[in-house]
Amino acid sequence: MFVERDMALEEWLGETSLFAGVEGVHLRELSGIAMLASYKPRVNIFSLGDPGNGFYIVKEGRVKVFMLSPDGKEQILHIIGPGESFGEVAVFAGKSFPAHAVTLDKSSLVFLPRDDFVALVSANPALAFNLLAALSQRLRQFTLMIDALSLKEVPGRLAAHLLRLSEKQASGDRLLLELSKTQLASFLGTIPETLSRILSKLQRAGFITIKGSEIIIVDRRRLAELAEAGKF
Amino acid sequence: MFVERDMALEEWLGETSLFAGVEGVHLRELSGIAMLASYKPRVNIFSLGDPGNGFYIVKEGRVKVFMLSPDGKEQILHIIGPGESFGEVAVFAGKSFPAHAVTLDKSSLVFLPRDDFVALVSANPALAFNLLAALSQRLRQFTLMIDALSLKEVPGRLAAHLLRLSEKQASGDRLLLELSKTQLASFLGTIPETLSRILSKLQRAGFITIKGSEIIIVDRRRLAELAEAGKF
DNA sequence: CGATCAGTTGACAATACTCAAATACTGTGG
DNA sequence: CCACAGTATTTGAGTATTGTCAACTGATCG
Repeated sequence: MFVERDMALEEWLGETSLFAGVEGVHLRELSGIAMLASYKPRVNIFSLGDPGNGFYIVKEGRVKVFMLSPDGKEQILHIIGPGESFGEVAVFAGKSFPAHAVTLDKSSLVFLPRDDFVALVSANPALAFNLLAALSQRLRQFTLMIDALSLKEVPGRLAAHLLRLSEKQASGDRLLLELSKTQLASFLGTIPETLSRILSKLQRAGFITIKGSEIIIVDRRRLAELAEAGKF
Repeated sequence: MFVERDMALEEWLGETSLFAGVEGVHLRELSGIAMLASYKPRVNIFSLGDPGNGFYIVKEGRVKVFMLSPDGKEQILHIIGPGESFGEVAVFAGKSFPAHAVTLDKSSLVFLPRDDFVALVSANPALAFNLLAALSQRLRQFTLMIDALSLKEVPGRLAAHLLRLSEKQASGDRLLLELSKTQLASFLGTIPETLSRILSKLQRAGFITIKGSEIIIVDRRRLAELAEAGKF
């Protein structure tokens, strides 16, 4: 977890969704308070209840944010990729972290300490607006996620997820599950056995073709119907 | 839907969670752009996809915010009570409303038009901080909600809900379901039949006593265990 | 090359949903 | 204030989906 300071950081921050459109001066200030650190895969960043002394932006790698039920089962809330941030909630709500976070890959993360950051934002309404928009966006995603989770049946949730992935990756009908199937099961709020069965069922029914971690959408229209109706 | 202007509004806004701690001058400005309107019960406020030209604060009554699945089943996202706001996400994300909203009771709502409001906030970073904290708080609640929904079994979700209600109402072991049982079922992501059966099961098992819409918690410890473990 | 872990498959149990029908409530018009 | 219509709630019977437990395969990594 080696900490360094980096000149190119300034420029990179400006490409981040949180700080897109922020003026150069303020980017410089931001990079002045930022701390860059490297992490190995599967390393804990923070746990539920830890004091929120600042928040993070992913520079490289991926971070998993999740809740843990008492019997150890996890529900994944987000997978955070490069340019995305996590942990801001604790900073603004003035409370502790509401979830757990660990790296999935070898990663480098930018840390922004709470007090310094709050001081910066107080002086810059434009910065505040970026943040408001980003939080609103996230809230909107959660709305969709709650909606998806209440599609009670797993096939519907899976279909919706595959379509979102396909759109995001924009590589035609070919897509990559970006998680292990076990992790994906957790993300969809189910277990690996069930996911496995449903994937093969969708393949048998001619919706998709499975090649390991790569999926080919064969019948997009029926997949979309499934995602809409929520049941098979 | 009669619109009026109100002097006491200014003072009331300051007691709102969104604007707590805001200085008098700014409260005056806020009340200057605010529009107060009355609604009958079960009236539509906005629907998913409507343009977000502003947002609302509940002055009296309650508003239900929900998603609708294609076959007409609803998943309640929030019940908004006096002093709470809804619809801000559309304002800051610069997009349309991500859900539906209807009044549950006879209600009066304060409407804050987007453009005027954005202008005010731009001039006042302090105002922005209140908003950031409020949105963060909401995000935190959604985190908990997603966690609760993924406690797949209904008894666990119900137990957790009863305990939250009891805490919120702070009237010892006696609590009021603040929704019809049908609405509560939807909020918990299930159907009335299932809720009914589980309520009587909890009563038979000596966890609670049911008197119509009033519940008495008989064995708080076991109820808490149920909420923790998520299964009966 | 053995150990560990992800993924798959089968048998079974449990939970929750659907459909149907009976009963209790609510509000309204007369 | 009462009767009626329209809801809400409850209960029953059957079905479906998903979770649990267990065993097996295959890949990966020391």
